[in-house]
Amino acid sequence: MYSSELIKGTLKTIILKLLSDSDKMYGYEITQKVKELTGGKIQLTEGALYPTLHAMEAQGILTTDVVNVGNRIRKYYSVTETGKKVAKEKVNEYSDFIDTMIFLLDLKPKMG
Amino acid sequence: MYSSELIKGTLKTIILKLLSDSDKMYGYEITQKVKELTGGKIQLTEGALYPTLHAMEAQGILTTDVVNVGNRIRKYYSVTETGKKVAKEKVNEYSDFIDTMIFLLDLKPKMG
DNA sequence: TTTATATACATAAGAAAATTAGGTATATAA
DNA sequence: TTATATACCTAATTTTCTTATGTATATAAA
Repeated sequence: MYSSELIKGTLKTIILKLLSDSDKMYGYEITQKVKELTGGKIQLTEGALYPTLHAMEAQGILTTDVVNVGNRIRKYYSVTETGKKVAKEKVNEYSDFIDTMIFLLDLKPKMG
Repeated sequence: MYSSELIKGTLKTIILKLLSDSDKMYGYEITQKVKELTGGKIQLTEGALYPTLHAMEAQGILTTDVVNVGNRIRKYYSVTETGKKVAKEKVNEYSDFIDTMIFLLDLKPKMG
């Protein structure tokens, strides 16, 4: 787990990246996917995630599709056409930002 | 200039890296150095910088040396022994975090 | 069987960290 | 003399997050 301040400002970008790569995902699924992909190093909190998803829906970046699974609700989110542009912009901007930080902090990123 | 949310949480790490590499720097000098090194892409605001420097001094991470330059004050900051450890930890943690984000967002960092 | 854990949503109070705006003051270039 | 640069600072507000709490079902363990 990283100190909480590091993760600040990355939530929207992470959401948009995951939702851009999959057709649709629901909130809880996003938290589990991020936890899995990062080996538990990034764990999104629901208190941050849900309000952000609601805000992004209100902004027209995401749309929702509520489904009943047994007796429980599941709220699927997917990226709108507008959202796809925003997603590309956000990821590109973050990529550029990382390059800048690598240079500024003189880091050696390991290649995949 | 990056959208303001991206820079959140990186301020202390940037300060500690710059001060670790130079003997001492004053606040305004830090803002100019970051601006120069990032081609204007990151511009620290004084409202964020000065309170952070004060807090880091109060925590024993930094020490100050006030100097008169003409009729103006200049407050030099330098990293304490404790601060050097914190600096290494912060930079290493951020480096690890960047690797995680590169994987999560499937980015291709350009090598220097 | 009842208790803990996982799934799945949500909001609200408070803290943390920044922005924006304002203040003081000197030096210098237009 | 006016704008810009240097150089410090704080305060109000905003943004973004954490922590806590709430509702409710499903399932595995004790």
